[in-house]
Amino acid sequence: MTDDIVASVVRQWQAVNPGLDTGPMELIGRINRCAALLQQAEDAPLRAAGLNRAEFDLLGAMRRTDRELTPGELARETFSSGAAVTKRLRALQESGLIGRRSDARDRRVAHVGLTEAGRDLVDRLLPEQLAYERSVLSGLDEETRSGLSGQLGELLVQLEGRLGGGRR
Amino acid sequence: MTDDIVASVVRQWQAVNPGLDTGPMELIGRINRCAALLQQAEDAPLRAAGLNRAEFDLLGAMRRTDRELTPGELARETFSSGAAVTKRLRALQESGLIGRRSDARDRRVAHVGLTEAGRDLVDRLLPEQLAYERSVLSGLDEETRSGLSGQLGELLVQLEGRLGGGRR
DNA sequence: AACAGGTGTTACACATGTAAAAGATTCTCC
DNA sequence: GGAGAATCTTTTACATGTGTAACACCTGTT
Repeated sequence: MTDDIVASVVRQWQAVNPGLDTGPMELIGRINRCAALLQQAEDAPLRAAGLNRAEFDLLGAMRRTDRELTPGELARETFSSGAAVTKRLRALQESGLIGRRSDARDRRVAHVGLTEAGRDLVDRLLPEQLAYERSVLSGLDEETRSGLSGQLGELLVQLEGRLGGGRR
Repeated sequence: MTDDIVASVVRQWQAVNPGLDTGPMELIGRINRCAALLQQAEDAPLRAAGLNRAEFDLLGAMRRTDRELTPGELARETFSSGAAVTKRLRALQESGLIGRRSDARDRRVAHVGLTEAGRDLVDRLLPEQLAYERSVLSGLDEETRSGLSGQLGELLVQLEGRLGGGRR
């Protein structure tokens, strides 16, 4: 059984500062490091389609809600700033993946929706992406995977409550 | 028991695309979302000291290895690019937290080390930071925390092997 | 009619990574 | 032994993506 990076960092701290309670570091450090490694790896099929993860998240939000969304809703849905959404929407529109329509009643708001090409792209890409992710996670047995999912869900509920990551 | 965000996203996908195997999404999505929420929150004590997480990681690497490091070693240690390290080192040097010394034998390399002020800052900040992180995680019972740490360690070993996150 | 508030976009600052550059060392082959 | 090539370490230049804050525009209210 070999050590992971966080374990060896923790050992270094213990050597230099014995008695330090490194518990939080072991959990948070591992979450951050896993996220960094996954993000570096997981975008391979997306990149092949000329998208990055943030753009795909936008397309995915439109596909899974199955209706037109406003830029503001998309920002909340993807946890990013309005400005970032504006910029990404422009790129996606230039690629012909989304279209926009302005609201008849309230001319401040815009409604953004997938074009047929955008919808087809998501439907083609998502299974590829999931298959790729499955292969990245294949080193873990099913029990560990579902255990992790469940416990991370628990943590996520706590964090959402505590840190106001609220939705809507 | 309430749902987390990922669970509700998965439910949306299932409604629109029944039979999709969303397993990888449930795990990776939660890891990413936890990391995002934690990073947003976890830097509070650091910010009070005028540092960001990346700069603190640099200082921490020097403190825990307890010796002078070269910029290249620091880049590998903190998993960031050499250019980013150069820029951060300049800022930290201007703050008087680190000092540099050029190698006697090989004039290409520089040796960077903590000043007394830098060392004191880390020793003061790290316990604060860990206490803060402990409070952020306090919603989880000890069993869940250690379970998560262990399983994430397992995942991390897999990812490091698979994705070449090798060290040294 | 003025105003308070909401929505989307633009301007700017900032952090990061990739790639090129600059400086220094080591190797190779004559 | 030495000149040039290859390599290594760090820094600089540039492109990119993001968030904050200011802005323009619109609505509904008083």
